Amino acid sequence: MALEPAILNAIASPRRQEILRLIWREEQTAGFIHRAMPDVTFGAVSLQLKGLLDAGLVEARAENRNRFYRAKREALGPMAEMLESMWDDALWKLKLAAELEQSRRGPKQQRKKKRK
Amino acid sequence: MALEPAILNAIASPRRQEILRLIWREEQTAGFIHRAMPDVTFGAVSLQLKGLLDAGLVEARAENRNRFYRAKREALGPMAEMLESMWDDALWKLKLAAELEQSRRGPKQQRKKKRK
DNA sequence: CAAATAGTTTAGTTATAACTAAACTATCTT
DNA sequence: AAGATAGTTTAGTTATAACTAAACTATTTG
Repeated sequence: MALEPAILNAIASPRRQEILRLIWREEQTAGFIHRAMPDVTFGAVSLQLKGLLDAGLVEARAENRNRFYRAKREALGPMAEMLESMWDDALWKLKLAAELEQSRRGPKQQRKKKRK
Repeated sequence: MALEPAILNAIASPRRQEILRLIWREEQTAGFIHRAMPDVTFGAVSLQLKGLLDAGLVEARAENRNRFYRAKREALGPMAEMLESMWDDALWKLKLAAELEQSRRGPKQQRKKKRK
């Protein structure tokens, strides 16, 4: 189980990271994944999914017209933990940013009045 | 110690991986690194070193006209082990290839005589 | 079976990363 | 100080990755 360079490359892309995050703990359809990233076309998402599939990082299952994808966490070895910690950290950053935003509005520290 | 996405990106590049490998356990000069990759210019190497430096993955030290670089293994967290295992695996592959090559020449297993 | 839905694939475009050539900085040698 | 050595930086080029638009496959629904 050799941890190919291809894997590193595959998870270095923010787009593919986002996809992996979406299908990390539960399978999702290609359409769901696409709707979660409205800034790109369905085709673009499909191509990235194919990339992840080729790298062996996701599994696909067809059901009716849908294709369900899910992350193969076990294939990522130590990378799995790393990605999770990255996502956790992103959350933390977001929260921090929100708090900063809050304190900017609220009266926590009086701002010097603008003098004309 | 947040394991930024930038780190992933930095070590996904084969060129930068090769550089890290060269300065993994001992510092080396920029020139040494360049001579080890004769297919690119010194400038290209210097730019990659700068990239690694900006990502915080290497340290630099100036001495006279030389600049010594070394990998900051501790900054890579779990990635460090991963890279090492990748390199080990590459070695293993190389050795295997060499053995195969050897057995193709040597008399390990008698080849059927070519009949004219 | 025609139209709709879900997705993939292809061919061409655009954005990004890597690289080159050459100018540049700094240190050392003569 | 002139030349050589070690390296960096800049501006422009080239290679690669990501994306789009549109054609395509397959399944479902009326």
